[in-house]
Amino acid sequence: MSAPERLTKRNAIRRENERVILAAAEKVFAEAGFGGATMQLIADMAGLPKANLHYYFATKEELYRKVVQQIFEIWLHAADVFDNAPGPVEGIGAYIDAKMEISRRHPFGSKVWASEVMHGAPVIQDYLETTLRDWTEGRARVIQRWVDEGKMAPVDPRHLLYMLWATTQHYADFGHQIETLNGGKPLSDRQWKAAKDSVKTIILRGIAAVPS
Amino acid sequence: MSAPERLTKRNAIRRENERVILAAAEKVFAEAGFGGATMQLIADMAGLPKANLHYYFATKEELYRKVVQQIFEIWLHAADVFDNAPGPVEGIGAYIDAKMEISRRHPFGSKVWASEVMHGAPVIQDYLETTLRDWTEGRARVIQRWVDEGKMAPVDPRHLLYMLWATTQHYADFGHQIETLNGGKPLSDRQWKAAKDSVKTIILRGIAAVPS
DNA sequence: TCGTTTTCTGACCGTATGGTCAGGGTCGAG
DNA sequence: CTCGACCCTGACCATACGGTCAGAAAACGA
Repeated sequence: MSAPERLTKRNAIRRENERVILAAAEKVFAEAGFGGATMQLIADMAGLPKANLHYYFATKEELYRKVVQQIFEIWLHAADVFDNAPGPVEGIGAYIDAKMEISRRHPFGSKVWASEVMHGAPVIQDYLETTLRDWTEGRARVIQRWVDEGKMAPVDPRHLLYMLWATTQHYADFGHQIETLNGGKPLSDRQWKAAKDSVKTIILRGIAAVPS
Repeated sequence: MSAPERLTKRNAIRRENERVILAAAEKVFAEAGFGGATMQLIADMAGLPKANLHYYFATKEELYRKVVQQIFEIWLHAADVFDNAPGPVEGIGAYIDAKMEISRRHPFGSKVWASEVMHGAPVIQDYLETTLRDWTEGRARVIQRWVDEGKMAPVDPRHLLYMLWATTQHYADFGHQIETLNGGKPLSDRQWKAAKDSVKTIILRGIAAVPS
C-alpha cells in the first residue's frame, strides 16, 4: 500500500517535472533512438538542468523504460473496444479507429516502441512474454469465435492482428515518409479520415466481415 | 565513365572487404541503431581492425548511407513485377510475395531503413523526394488504371501502397515480437507461407480484385 | 520561528567513441 | 628486379557522454 498523496506544492512540482521530462524524453528518444539520445538534449528540451533529470530518474535506461511503458499502456486500453463487440465489423472497426487515433496523437511513443522492438526488446522483453502474449491469445480467441460463428471468413487470427498493428502503426512510425510523399505537408483532417476509411474498408472486406 | 575493373587480387580483396564490412554494418546498425552502433562493434563483427574500416569508409555516416542505399535498391527491383502485370491479382499478388521474401531474407536492411525513416530520414531525405516519390506516383497510376478498368474496387492507391509496405515490412521490422509471440521460435517455412497467404488473401479480397 | 526533508544545480570525473596518422607490408606494371 | 600505388594497423587524440556529488535553496511540519 502506498500512502495517499497529499496535495502539497512539493507533490505538484514533482508531478509536473516528471511529466515534462517524460514528454521531452519521448520526443528525443523517438527522433534520435536510445543510443542517439543524450540526457543533455532531453534536459534542454524539458528546460531543466541535466542534473535535475538524474534526480527524478536515476539512469537513462530507467527514463527510457518509463517512456516505453506509457505507450504500451495506451495501446492496451485501446483494445477495450474489442471485447464487448457483437462482431468483427464493430470490434475490429472500432479497434482500427482507436489505433489510428493513437498513431495521430502519440506518434513519438509509437516510434519509441517500434525502435525498442526492432532492437530486440532489450528492456521490455518481459512485457512481450507476459502481458502482450496473454493479450494476443485472448483477442485471437475472440476472432476465432467470430470465424466459428460465421461472422467472417476463416483467417488466421494471429496474422490478422499483425496486419492491424502494422497498418495502423505505419501512419505513426513512417509518418515522415508519408508526409514527404504528401508534398511535405502533414496529413490534413480530411486525409486522416481517408486513411482510416481506406484501412477499415479494405480490411473489413478482406475478412468478409458480416454486419451483426 | 568508370574504368573497367580488372580481375586482380587487389580488386578481389577490396570487393570482399567492402562486402564483409557492409554485411557487418547492416547487422549492427539494425540491432543497435545508428547512435548505438559503434565502429569497434562493426569491426569486430567483420573480423577487421577498426582503422581498416576507416580506410574503406571514411566516416560512420558514409558507411551507414551505403547500407541504407542497398536495401532501397533491393526494394525498387522488387517492384518490377508490378509493371507488366495484366491486373491486380497478378501484380499486387506478386509484389506481396516479393516483399515478404525480402522481409525474410533481408530483415536487417529493412530495420535500418525503418529506423532511418522513423528518425526523419536525416541521410536519405533526397531519395524520398526524388526516386521514391516518382516510383510511388508511377505505381499509383497503375493501380488507378486497374480501378478505372473495373479490375478492382475503387480504393485510394496511396493508402493501398502504404498498407502493402506496412504489412510486408512488419514481418521484418517486428520480427522479434512475432517470434516471441510464436513461443520464442522463428517462423518455420510453413508459417512463412501461411503469413504470405494470409496477407495476400485478405488484401486481394479487400480490394475486390477480379482475376484477369 | 526552527529544524528537517526535499528539491535543485554547477562543477566535476572516468570512460568510450569517432576519427587520425605514421609507418610497415603487399601487390602489380614495366 | 624495381618502384610506385595500394593495403593494413597499433597507437594516439580530442571530444562528448552518462553519471556523481557537495552544498545551496525552497518547502514543509510543528
